[in-house]
Amino acid sequence: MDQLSAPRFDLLTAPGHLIRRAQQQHQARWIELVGTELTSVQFAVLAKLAAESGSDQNSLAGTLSIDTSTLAEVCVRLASRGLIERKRSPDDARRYRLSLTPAGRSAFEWHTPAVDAVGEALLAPLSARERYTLMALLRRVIEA
Amino acid sequence: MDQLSAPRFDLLTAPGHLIRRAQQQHQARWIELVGTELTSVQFAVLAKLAAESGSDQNSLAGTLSIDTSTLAEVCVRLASRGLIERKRSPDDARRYRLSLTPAGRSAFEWHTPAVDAVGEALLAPLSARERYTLMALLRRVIEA
DNA sequence: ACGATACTGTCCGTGTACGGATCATCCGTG
DNA sequence: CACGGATGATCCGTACACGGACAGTATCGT
Repeated sequence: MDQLSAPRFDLLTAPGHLIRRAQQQHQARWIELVGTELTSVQFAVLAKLAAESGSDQNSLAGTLSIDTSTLAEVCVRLASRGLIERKRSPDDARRYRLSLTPAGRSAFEWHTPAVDAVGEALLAPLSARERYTLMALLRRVIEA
Repeated sequence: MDQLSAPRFDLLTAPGHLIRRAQQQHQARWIELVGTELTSVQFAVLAKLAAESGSDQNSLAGTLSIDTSTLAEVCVRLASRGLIERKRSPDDARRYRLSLTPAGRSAFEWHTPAVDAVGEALLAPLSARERYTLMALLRRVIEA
């Protein structure tokens, strides 16, 4: 008889678990430094529209890697709070042209320093070199 | 005039975004290799109960780093599918004692190889040394 | 001009995630 | 014993996440 029959599973070696935990850390820092007025996903939408106005939901979902269903909900919430505007494109009646309202732009600009601070705080335990390494490794995992 | 007035935000340097993307990758691999019968969170619960039967929801939530509200829902689903059993503890009528049913144990054992394969697939772009580095860095970020 | 095809956004169902309020139960102290 | 505080679990509201089905619109080939 041996004891190999019962599979074991160690969470500390499971990449999925570590990634989930890291996201929890990130969210905790976000709440602490940015607050609950904007979520990180909502901020990402505002940031993208600040850089490039007039995208439609599909291409925005693509560049932000957010599911189109999910992005639709996010956009509805942002629009209902007056942070973005959704107008049907004159060229293509299926598309929405998304743009920041002035309130949306100022929300984006106002929160940007705190968002940068979230990244700082999250990576605070690491040296500059280690931070770079972590980001580079994550990027390689993602692009597979 | 200068152009510093408009804040920019680069998603590729935002840790939160990279972590979110990594989790998406993980989930995609999970669906591909494990399927939709069990989610990664559900598997984690089964794995923990396989190693240590009789925990209550609170301590389980602690060791798995899952919110107690969330874990309650997960446990209800697992129980309704007959994979775990929830009995009130005789010592303390507030507690549930959680344990695997035979179906739960075999589900755990059956899926374990695929779950290992998910970790493999996710880290496939990295060398063994890089994998170790990534996990170690993530662990340090989490434990802060 | 018209039909097959592709595309945009919505809706539905399920699951994870978390804070806050609530209820029942337990426990330590007076 | 009684009471106040701690604890286990639930419930509610909100938000992200994703697949599949759907309706409306555009486009391309014939």
